[in-house]
Amino acid sequence: MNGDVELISIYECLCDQTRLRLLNLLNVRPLCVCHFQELLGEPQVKISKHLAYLRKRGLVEAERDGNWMIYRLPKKRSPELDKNLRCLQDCVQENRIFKQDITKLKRRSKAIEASSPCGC
Amino acid sequence: MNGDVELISIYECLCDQTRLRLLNLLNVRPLCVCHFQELLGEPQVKISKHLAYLRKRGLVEAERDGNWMIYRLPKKRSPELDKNLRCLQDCVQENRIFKQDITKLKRRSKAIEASSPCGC
DNA sequence: TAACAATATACCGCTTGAAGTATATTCCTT
DNA sequence: AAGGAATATACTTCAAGCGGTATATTGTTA
Repeated sequence: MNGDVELISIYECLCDQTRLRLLNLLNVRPLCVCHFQELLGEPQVKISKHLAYLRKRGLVEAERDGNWMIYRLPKKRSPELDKNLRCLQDCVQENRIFKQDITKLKRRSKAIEASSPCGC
Repeated sequence: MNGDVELISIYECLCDQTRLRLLNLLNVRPLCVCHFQELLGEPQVKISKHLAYLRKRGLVEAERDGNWMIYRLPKKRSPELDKNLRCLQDCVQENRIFKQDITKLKRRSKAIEASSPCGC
C-alpha cells in the first residue's frame, strides 16, 4: 500500500555485499544453495540466511525440488524492484568481484550440473 | 579502490525515508537545513544528522554561507551514484509523499526565499 | 564583547542486522 | 523405519543506526 516502504525495503536488501552477489548470480539463472556455497565460498548458514532475508522481502522466490531449494528472481516484479535490479546490473558490470562470480558460474556451469543431481 | 564498497555505501544511504526525501528535494535545487525543516516538518537535529550521514558518504556536498549550510548533490558523481540517483528519481515519480515534497517546495519557493535571508 | 541564529555533535536507549555455533527440519534412499 | 543430504532456524554476541534531549560550535549583529 505504501510505495516508499517497499522501496526502502529494496534498498535494505541491497546494502550487503553477500546479498548483492547472490542477486547478481540469480540474474544469470536460478540456483540452489549448494551452488551459491560453491561459487561464493561462503558457509551454508550465511547464504541460507541472506536468501531468507531476500525472500521475506520479495526480492527472490524459492521452490523446493526434492532436497534442494531453487532460488530465482521473481517473475512478476514491481516497477521499483525491476528498475533497481536493472540499475544494479548496470552498476556491477565494471566490478571485479561480481564479474568474477559470473565468470566462475559460467565456467563451472557444466561441472556443477554434472556433479550435482539437483535440477538447477 | 574497491568499487563495491562505494556501491553498498550508496545503498546504505538510500534505505532511510528521511534521507530519500532529502535527496529527492536536492534533486530540484540546493537547500539549507532550515528549508528542510520547513518542508519535511522534522526536527533540526534529525535533518542535520541525516545530512551529515549523506555527506560523510559523498552523496551530498555542503558549503557554508554565513550562518547557513547549503547542501547540494555533488557536481562530480561516480557512475554508480549517478545511476542510482537517476533510478531513485524514476522510482519516486509515482510516490505521493515525494511528490508532495516537491509540490510543497515549488509552491513555497517564493515565500521561503522572501522570508529567509539565506542565499539558497 | 555579548547575545543570538543556524547548525552540528555527544550521549542515551532502543532496535536491527550480521556472523558464528549448534540444532532442527524436510525430503530422499535404503 | 533409519540414516543421510540439503537447507533452515534458534540463540548468542557484537556493531551500527535511529530518534530524542541536551549542549556545543560557528558566524552574525548590535
